Amino acid sequence: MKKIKSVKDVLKAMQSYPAFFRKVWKATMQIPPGETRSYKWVAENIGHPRAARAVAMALKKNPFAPIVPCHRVIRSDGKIGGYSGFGGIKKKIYLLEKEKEQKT
DNA sequence: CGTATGGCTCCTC
DNA sequence: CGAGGAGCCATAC
Repeated sequence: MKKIKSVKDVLKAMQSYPAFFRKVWKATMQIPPGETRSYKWVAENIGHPRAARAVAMALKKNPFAPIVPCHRVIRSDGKIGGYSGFGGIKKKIYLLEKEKEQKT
């Protein structure tokens, strides 16, 4: 297992992943603070408006948690979707909600 | 190459 | 408006 120390490590790790993944992560990183985007949003941004599920795959494999705010990416329903983690995502969502209210 | 999996989205009832 | 079923896409084995 490799521990991510900085964005540079992320970029290096990206080299071991398909181009599609990198596009997904890049699009996800483009999401501004306090804002949320749907998988479809990312899918369209990378040029695959129908690959929302594939996008989810990339985010799931995403070893760059704080670099690629997968928690900032939600479903069209406005919900997280499922997240396979223990619940740490909830904390992230909480902070996200706070940011949203702050920037009002 | 074919099958299985997944943090989805859309359409129809 | 709410619930359910089918479809689409890419990765990993």
